[in-house]
Amino acid sequence: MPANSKKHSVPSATVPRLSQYLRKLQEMQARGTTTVSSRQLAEEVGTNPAQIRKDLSYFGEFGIRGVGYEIDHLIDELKKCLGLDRSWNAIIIGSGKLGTALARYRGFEKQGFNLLAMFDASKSVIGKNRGVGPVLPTDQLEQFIREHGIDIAIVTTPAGVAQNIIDRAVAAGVPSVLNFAPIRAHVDKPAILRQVDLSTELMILSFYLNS
Amino acid sequence: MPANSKKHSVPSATVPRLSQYLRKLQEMQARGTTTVSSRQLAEEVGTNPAQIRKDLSYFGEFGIRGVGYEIDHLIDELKKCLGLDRSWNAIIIGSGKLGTALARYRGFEKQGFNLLAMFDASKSVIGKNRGVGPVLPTDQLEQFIREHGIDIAIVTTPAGVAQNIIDRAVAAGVPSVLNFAPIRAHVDKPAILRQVDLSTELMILSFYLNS
DNA sequence: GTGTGTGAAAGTATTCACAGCC
DNA sequence: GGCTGTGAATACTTTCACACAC
Repeated sequence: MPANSKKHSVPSATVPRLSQYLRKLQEMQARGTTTVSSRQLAEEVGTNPAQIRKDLSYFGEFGIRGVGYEIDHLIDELKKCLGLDRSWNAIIIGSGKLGTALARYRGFEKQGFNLLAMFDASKSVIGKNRGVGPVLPTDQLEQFIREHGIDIAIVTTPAGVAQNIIDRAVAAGVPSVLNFAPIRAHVDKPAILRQVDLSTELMILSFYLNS
Repeated sequence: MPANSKKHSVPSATVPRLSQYLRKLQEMQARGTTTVSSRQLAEEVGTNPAQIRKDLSYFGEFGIRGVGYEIDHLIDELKKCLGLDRSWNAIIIGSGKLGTALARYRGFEKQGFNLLAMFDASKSVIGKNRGVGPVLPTDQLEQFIREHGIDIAIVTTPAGVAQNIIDRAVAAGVPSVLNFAPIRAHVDKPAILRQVDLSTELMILSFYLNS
């Protein structure tokens, strides 16, 4: 069976785990390890060996019975599973503290994410270097998206303008949005949205602290 | 049956949804709405009415049959469910761009989270105002935690020192950690850990973009 | 009539346990 | 012997559908 052939039925809970496996494997690779068993990897990431084998089984057979997984090979396969065997074009909209902090994160390029530009509405930061070439004015958002084929818009604007900016980005053809602004945003159907939300995270901690 | 009495068996998937319900209800309250049905709320947050009723049923009976929910009352009950009927003491460790961005977020206090201090290892920022009173040196971390009864440590340090800082905070008695540093951290058993991870979020988007 | 609260059913996800291969 | 890959079993979550209260 060809690897990567069953993507239609991958449980959504599997996807974030794959990224953890990948990260841990890259760490092990950097330490010079060449082989790993599902048991060892499970211990490292804090899960059950069967979980790892099941997760991988949705994509193919990557191990050797009686031996385990060859790390270099498994990393390659996981990258294919996650769509990291190609590169993706991203922009950050909102060049405040948060946007700048994200732009400075070294690890974008390492996994094949090209941060092409930052956008900001405030005249005073236009043209300034915030870690990824000059900051562009928001008026140029649609044109830039269309000209560069942007895959991911990372939104770090103030709450008040976030939904409007997201609508504009999606209308201009951006197929996925990662929203850090403190609102519950929504996008129309074919687009993909993920939210990172400090307030929700704090409330979850509060719940479990209170139990 | 007393509200809030069944917390032992609340599905973990329910907890983040409660925080969304609460946010949406607060929005509606601000708009002057006084009553809402599970159907209306479900439409607003993009879920199923039965889901909302089931989620609430883990905590008690908050609605009126044939009518719906009285918004003021439901907000109060949800706050109790989430442990937001009291206040929590938080600190931010790491006063870089990200830490400062989080500190400036107005919405901490609004939900009962008191941000008591920021910590940083770098001498150059000690004492500077980053939005929450002066930044303190990391040497004072343990003493401050013990003296002020810190409930939540928000970690925005560089990757290299994050695990060590988390270990120190937990050892000093912090029962919960929200980690923004780009590593997969771990904490010893009774402590609670949540991770916010740009790299994982990007990989999840990559996976679905690729499908 | 309307809409909640909740058992029961359907749908997902995780874990077990073992056949099969190294 | 050791470890993978996977059907079967278990556990968990969501959705349905209806008795009951307003």
